[in-house]
Amino acid sequence: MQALDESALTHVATYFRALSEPTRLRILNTLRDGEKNVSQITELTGCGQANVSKHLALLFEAGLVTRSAQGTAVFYGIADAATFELCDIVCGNVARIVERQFASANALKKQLGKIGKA
Amino acid sequence: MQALDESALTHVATYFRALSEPTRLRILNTLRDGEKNVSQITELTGCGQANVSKHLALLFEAGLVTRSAQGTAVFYGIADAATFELCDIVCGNVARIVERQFASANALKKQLGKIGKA
DNA sequence: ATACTTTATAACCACATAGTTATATTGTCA
DNA sequence: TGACAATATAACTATGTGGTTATAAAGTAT
Repeated sequence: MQALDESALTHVATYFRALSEPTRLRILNTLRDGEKNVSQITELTGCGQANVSKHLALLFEAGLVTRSAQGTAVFYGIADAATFELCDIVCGNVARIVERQFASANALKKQLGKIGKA
Repeated sequence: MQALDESALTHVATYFRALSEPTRLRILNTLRDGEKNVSQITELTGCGQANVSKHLALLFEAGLVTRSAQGTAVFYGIADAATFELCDIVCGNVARIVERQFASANALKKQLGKIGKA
């Protein structure tokens, strides 16, 4: 992110946006072990078919998944292995954040406890 | 992202969401070379002060920035160096995606050219 | 051709959110 | 204390979007 011009900035934001929905993360998760068609993804996620199609269209637009038709079925797959590498880093970051927030919540609790006794 | 339970999933989504706005990326970018207060960030980004405060509040909630008051000023800083590591990876991914989309756009153009001649 | 399957899309609703304006809050200094 | 500076927040508007339902489009099989 060194000296990002406006165009690159919106591209990066769009990329992050694609990953900012639980449902889309669930969908991507189902593709970890290979391509799947819409029916399979719908089945695995438990979401509505129309909803899944919309999310897949967005992920495809953002360049995160590949698309290939076979008969009436359409198979989607992870476009870039780096996607999961990214998610793993985020998991690490999130873990640290949650830990930090947990610690400060405890500190606050301790403070409130003192006040309560005073 | 291996076997993410629902709670972790929403946390990860929230983290990505925080990075999914160009304005917030601009704000984070101004913090690359150290902490800054709201006035400085407002000045550097050219955004309205209220808007900057709102975005900073969101980034703080998400655990991406630190906050420390000094007098009436409030200084914000990057909470985790991994944030930029992440952005750099995304920049790489985005570059590949744009390149791929550029290539397929060219291929399409070529096809259309052929049809045009036919 | 007809019925069926699979996927995409349009229409809609409810809700979230980016940005602005005005104002409240808090600390500093004369 | 009173004026001033820095930040946060409430109110509001406009826009985007997640989810659903219904339907269109395209391929397959009888």
